[in-house]
Amino acid sequence: MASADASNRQWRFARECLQELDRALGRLAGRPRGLILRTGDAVRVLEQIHQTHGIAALWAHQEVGNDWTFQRDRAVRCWARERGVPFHEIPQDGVIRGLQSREGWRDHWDAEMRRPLVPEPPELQVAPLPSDPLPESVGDDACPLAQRGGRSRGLALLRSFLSHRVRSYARGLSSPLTAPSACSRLSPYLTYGALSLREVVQATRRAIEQASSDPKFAGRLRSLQAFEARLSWRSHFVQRLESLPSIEFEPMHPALANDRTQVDPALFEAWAQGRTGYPFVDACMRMLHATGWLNFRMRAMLTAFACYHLWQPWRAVGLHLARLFVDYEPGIHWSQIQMQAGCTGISAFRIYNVVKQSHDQDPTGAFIRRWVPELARVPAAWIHEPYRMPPELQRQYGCVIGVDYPAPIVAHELTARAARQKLFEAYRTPEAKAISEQLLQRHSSRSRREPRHAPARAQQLGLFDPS
DNA sequence: AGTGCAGTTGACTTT
DNA sequence: TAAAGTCAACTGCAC
Repeated sequence: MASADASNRQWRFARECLQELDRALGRLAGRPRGLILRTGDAVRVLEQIHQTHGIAALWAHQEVGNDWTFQRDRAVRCWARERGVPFHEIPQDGVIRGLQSREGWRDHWDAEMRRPLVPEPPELQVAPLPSDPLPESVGDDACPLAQRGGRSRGLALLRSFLSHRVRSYARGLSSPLTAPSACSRLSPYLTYGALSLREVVQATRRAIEQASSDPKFAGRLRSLQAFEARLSWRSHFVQRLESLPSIEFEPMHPALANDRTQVDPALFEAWAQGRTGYPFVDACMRMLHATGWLNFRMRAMLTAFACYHLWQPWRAVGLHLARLFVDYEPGIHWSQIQMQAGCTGISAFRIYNVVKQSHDQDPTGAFIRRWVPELARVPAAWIHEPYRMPPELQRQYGCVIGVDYPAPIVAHELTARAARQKLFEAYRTPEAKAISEQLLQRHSSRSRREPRHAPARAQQLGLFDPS
C-alpha cells in the first residue's frame, strides 16, 4: 500500500473508473481499449517511455492530494525539467496553487465553475504502446457494499439526485437512516475525477434556475442552493490543504499539540471496530465498515467521540477513517478531522452528545438494530442506552451487557465535560488567541455577506462554520 | 377578571 | 450540522 491513508476499497472504486474510461477512450479510438496503463514508480515509468518513444510534453490534472502524491509530482516535475519536457498541470475545482490571500477567492471559484465544459473529442489516436494490467486488489479490505466506480454510475446518480432525490436532501441529510438516498452520493466520483466539479455545479445551477422559474419545482430551491454551497465548501477545504499541506501531519493550532499524543489501544480499537458500548456510535462505525460511506454529521460525531470523549490523537483517528471512506479526499478529510478534533483554533468546538444524537437521528432505533444485531430485540425505550436496562430485561431481550454487547467504554457525560474544560483552557491564553487570529486571516473563508453575529462571535473562536 | 405559578419557547451566552 | 445553561416572555391553568 502506497501510504497509510490508502485502502483497497478506494482502489477498487478507482479501478472501476479506469476500466470504464478505458472502454470509453477505446470507442473514440475504434478499438476495444483506449487507455495505456503503466504501474510503478512514476519517474522510472516516464523515463522508460521517454527512452523508447520520446515524450513531447506531459499533461496532467493539478492534484491536491496527500504528501505521497505531492512528493511524486515533485519528482516528476524535477524529471521533466531535467529532460526538457514541458509539464502542464491543469488547475482543478477552482483551487489556486500558490494562493497568497483568500480575498476574492469565492469570485474566482464562481468564474471557474461558469467556464464551459471541455467538449469530448470526436476521435482519438492511441499510441501503439503496451499496457500493464490493472492490479486486482491492493489489500484484503473488500467492502462489498461500497459504491461502484465509473462515470456512467456517477452521471446516473447526478441525474437521479437533481431530478428527484434532492427533494429530501435538506431534511434527510442529517440522519444516517435517510442520508444514503437523500444525499447526492457524488463524492467518490468527484474524488476520482469520474465527474468534474464544474459539470456538477453547472447541472445544479440549471436545476436552481428551473426551480426559480417553475413553481412546480420551487420546493426544492433551498435544497439545491444548500447543495451548491456545499460544493463550494468542498473546494474551500481542498484549497486549505493546498495552501497548508502540513495539516496532514501537524495541527493547525499548536495549543493542543503536546496533549492527546498517545493512542490508547483498548479505547482506540473499541472505537475503530464499533464496540464502544454506545449503540449509535457503533452502528455508525459498522455501517462505515460495511458500505464505505457515512453522512457528514455522523462522520463528525465519530471523529468527535474519538478525539474528545476518548481523547485519542487526531491523526490516528483520521487515518483509520480515511481508509474506510471510499470518497477519501485528502483536502476535505484533514481539514474536517482537524476541525472536528478541535485542532484548528478557528472553528467552534462541536462536542456531540452521542445519546442525544441517537434519540434525534434514530428515534425508533431502526438504524441501530440494522447495524448492531446484538440489539435487534431491544425496544426503542432502551435501545439508545441499553446499559441502563435492568438485568432481567437484558436477559429477556437477549442482550446481556458485558456479554452480548459491551458496556460503555467511557462515561460520555464525564469525558465530554473533561474535554470541554481542557479545550477551553488550552485556547483561552492570549498567545493561543493571537495564533487563532492569524489563522483566521489566512485560512478562513471570506463570506460575501457579513456574518450575522459578527461582534458577539468574534470574541469566541467560532467565526467560521462551513455547514 | 386578575393573579400566581408551573411549564414552554426562543434568543442568547458559556463551556 | 454542539450542548447546556440562563433568562425573559409567553402560555395554560387553577383559583
